[in-house]
Amino acid sequence: MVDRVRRFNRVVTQRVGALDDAFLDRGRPLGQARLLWEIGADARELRSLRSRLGLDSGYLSRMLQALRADGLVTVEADATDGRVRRVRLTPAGLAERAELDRRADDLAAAILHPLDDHQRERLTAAMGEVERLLAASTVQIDAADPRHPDARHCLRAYFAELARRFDGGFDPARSISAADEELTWPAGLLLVATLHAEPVGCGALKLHPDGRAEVKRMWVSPTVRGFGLGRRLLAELESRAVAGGVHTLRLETNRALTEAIGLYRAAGYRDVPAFNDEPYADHWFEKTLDPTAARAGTPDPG
Amino acid sequence: MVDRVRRFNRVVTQRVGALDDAFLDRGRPLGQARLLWEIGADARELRSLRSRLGLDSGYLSRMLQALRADGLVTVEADATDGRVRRVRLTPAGLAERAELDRRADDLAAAILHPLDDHQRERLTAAMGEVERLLAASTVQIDAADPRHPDARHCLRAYFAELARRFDGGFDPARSISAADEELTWPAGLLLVATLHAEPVGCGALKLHPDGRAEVKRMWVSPTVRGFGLGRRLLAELESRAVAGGVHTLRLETNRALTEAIGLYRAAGYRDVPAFNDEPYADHWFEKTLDPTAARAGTPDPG
DNA sequence: CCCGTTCTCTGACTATTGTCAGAGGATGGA
DNA sequence: TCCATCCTCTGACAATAGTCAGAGAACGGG
Repeated sequence: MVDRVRRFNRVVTQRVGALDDAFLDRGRPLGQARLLWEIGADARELRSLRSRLGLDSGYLSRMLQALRADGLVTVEADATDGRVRRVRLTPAGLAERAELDRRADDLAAAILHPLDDHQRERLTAAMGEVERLLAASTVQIDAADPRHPDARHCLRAYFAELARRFDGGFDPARSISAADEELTWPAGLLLVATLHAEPVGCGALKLHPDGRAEVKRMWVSPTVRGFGLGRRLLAELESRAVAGGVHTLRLETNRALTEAIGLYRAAGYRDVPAFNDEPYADHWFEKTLDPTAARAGTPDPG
Repeated sequence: MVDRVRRFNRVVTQRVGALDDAFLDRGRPLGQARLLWEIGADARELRSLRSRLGLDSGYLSRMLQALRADGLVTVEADATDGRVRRVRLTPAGLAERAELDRRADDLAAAILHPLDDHQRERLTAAMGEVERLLAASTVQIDAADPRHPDARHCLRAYFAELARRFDGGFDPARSISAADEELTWPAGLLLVATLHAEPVGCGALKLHPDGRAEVKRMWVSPTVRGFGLGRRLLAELESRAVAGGVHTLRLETNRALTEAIGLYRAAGYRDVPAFNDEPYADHWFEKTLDPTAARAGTPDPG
């Protein structure tokens, strides 16, 4: 399988690398062309460009100077924070970007052209599959402070989804608590999944002194549904629980969350009688953890 | 579909580009690392490296100097042609290459790791499909002089395959001629298909003054079977024939060449009575060309 | 054995890419 | 109001990447 991946890498980089040549044909350094491309139609903060393209701040500054000298961009201070600067394409810059866009289209069309209809369909279908699964494998899971903006975003989205899906809505105040302190080690744990630095899912543990722990706050963004992220989050929670000395995991859930219920059953959780009085719960689950299943975890996918 | 291809390009380059970083971690410029990698286990001619990596001759020379200074390669003159120089990895160079190899493996493994078994299988299958179809779309078809080495290679392979597959072998001298002059414009035409500058297929036309032409020398290398190359070669021959004023194409073939027979039938050729006395032929085909089907051809796939 | 060609190497460049330290304005909280 | 921090820009570099012309050895056909 590794060989398959590596052969794929070789073939694809070669073919896709042609895009660089197409960009270079415009007589501009590749770095500048990519920057122009990345700015896009709307004004963009320099710091976001820097992190996206991984550029040194001095380097970016000078490249923008060059683009500005060519009349392709303007740079002005942000309205609300004078330290932040924003870059925007001029009409000439937009035209240039449209030209780069056209070239990228041409390249894609040239790849499809020699193939017949059936081959084109198979190719684009396979590309979609690769793209999707590569994205799935790029999702990173890390422990996070519940007060971190990414964590906050996930928890807000989680509550919003419950409110939308439960009959009669959802009021966090009526539900059993899982406050910030309860999700902070060693009382508990919050995992946040990110894709390209965007939060796309979370899951939490609330540890009890008797060697039991509760799974809480399991949420997966609709943008990554089908990536198997729920399964990964749960597995990661379990291995971290084992590492923390937990022998039994428990959780409760609402009947509206059908895919979650399926996930828990598939992961070996068994239905048990209600072990708490959570008003929003319809199902209670429990799983005895294998203490030898140490934390194989999710290493940095590179 | 074009959008699909472009989104694929974006996702994949990002993920696969990580290989460069892994290579750079060895403290060597990327160009040198790639060169080291490309040399491989056996001695390699400099000119082949140059064309493969698209390098300037001076640039290559200097990079090899640097690698030689590090004790990773040796360069010596070719035994038979003193102008040609060959580079070979030293034991230290082989070790370094093995390390790069290991890093590439790690990267591939890191891509697979976060996925479950089912996802891994789907990913590698889709990668295989993409790789295969991208290769198919990379095959280039051009008119060639029958005396060109690539053309010679194809014709030799064609005869060898006939000799192998026909009951009782094949002797070109007994067959109806299609000499070099007969396959040179305006008497005729030879198309050669290449993949990464390697000849992988051919097809020819022999024009007759009555507006008829014969299809000859249709051959596709086993390495690219299933790429739809036969179909492409035939279509290209047809459009060039139309451009040359031909209204009817004819061809004869042997019953052993079942896939060719299927190709002709699928392309609209109909069985006709024998129109010549080719001793190796079992089937004779004919197709009336649509004079409005001008040469849409195969543009440079980039 | 001559001569045009092929192949590589060297010298002499230029351009791009990238890094680092520090200046200086703007912000937000103590 | 002060100070640490954030963000960007400038200066000063350094290394990599890439180009071009021409020298010089080796070859191959007439």
